[in-house]
Amino acid sequence: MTTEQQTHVPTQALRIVLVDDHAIVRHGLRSILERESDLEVVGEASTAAEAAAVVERTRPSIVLLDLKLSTAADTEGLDLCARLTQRHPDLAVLVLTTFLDDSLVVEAIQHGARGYVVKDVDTTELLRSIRAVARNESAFDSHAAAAMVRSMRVQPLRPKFTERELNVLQMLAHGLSNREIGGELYISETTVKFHVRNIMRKMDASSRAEVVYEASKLGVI
Amino acid sequence: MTTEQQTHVPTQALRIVLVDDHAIVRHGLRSILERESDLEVVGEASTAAEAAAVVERTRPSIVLLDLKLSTAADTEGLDLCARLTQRHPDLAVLVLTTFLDDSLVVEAIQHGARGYVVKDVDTTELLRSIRAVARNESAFDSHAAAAMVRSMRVQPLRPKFTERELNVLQMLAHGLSNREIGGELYISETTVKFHVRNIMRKMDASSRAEVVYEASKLGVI
DNA sequence: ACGGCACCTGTCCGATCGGACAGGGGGCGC
DNA sequence: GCGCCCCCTGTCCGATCGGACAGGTGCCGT
Repeated sequence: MTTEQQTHVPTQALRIVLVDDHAIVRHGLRSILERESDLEVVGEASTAAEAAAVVERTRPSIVLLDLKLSTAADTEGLDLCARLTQRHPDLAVLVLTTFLDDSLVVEAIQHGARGYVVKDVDTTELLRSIRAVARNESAFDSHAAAAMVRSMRVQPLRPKFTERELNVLQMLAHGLSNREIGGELYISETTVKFHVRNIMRKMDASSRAEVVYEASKLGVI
Repeated sequence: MTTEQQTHVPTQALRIVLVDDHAIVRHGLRSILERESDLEVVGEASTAAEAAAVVERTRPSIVLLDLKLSTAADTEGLDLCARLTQRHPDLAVLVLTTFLDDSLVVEAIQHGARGYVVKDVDTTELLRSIRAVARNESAFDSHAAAAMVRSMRVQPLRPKFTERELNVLQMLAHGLSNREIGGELYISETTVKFHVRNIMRKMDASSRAEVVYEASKLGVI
């Protein structure tokens, strides 16, 4: 909104560290940011460990963080985010990631991120977001904001299953019949039906096929 | 293997067009490529339509293509790939995408791509791949190559469905019953069963739940 | 000791599904 | 025209599923 109010050069350039496992992306970001007189890229990192070290050394005011470090889980990026913001409460972490994942937006915030933008925002929007988080504000692009709203509302997400139900759900999701599941778990077909009915009730589904569909949405498969 | 044999400067710089919906990525690529004396970025595009026009105008020898254009399906990028390679048989399309999707590797090749690398390869590997496809060779990073091997073996991958079967498969995958599907498509329940049986036969599945499972693996959902 | 919970089992029944018949219609290539 | 394929429809039947009964066991916390 008031992006143009700071026409004066700030006391000092904003010191930025880039964390992304893609060298290409780091290059692109650097070339964009270094055109701005009030921004300065003081470090890069491609892994969580490296990032922690670089931040420790360069003491930036902003970290641009891609949560999808390595091919592994998002946990690594989220953990890094939490560690950085705990050790440096003034540090502004702006998550800059490729795809929009509703649950990831929420988790990022819970882990201390101050903003979340996807990489296909245009350049000016990115710069605006950077300056916003530097001012202790928050920054979300429209998609991420929408994801937040979605995540806020609905949630009885993943309605708590018992141990046994999770077993059954797994096999159910793989297309096994009640009889087959019973064979695998050494329980009677009747018992399987008992669990399946409870799963369907909790998922508000009305057929095993729908259960498989919901399971695939929830990433159970 | 023989990457160093062309120490002489080629007759002319390789003309390259970048196609990626992320401005950041285009920037990064451009800054990397323009450091090389034998490479020249002659155009950029962020959409399929734009890409077709830019290629028509600039006549590059290489297109670096991100298949995931927009948030939509991969179809757009694949279609573009097919169109480009059909109209310009000498054009080398190198797919440069973020994530590795086994089936996408195969489809990219079937749609005329000459190489497939994921964005987290290092810079030298990317340059090597670009020069390889320019020489009419192929280029796959190790992950993509592994994906190809995987895809080669087992596969009667995605066994060719008819139009109608794809409709039914969609709804099947969302957990609808035969009756409901019939209602949606304005056909009788019997006909739905006819299609469902054909789908199950083609997928080698023995229940609709298994179909949903397979569909989720194939990314139909 | 008692209630609560997760887990297990059975019977009975109507609805749905999976599969095998046996057809008819339209489009397309040879 | 003829064959081929896709699409549509019906009937009949056994298997499975979805759901409603009515139970029994063992663990845990109060």
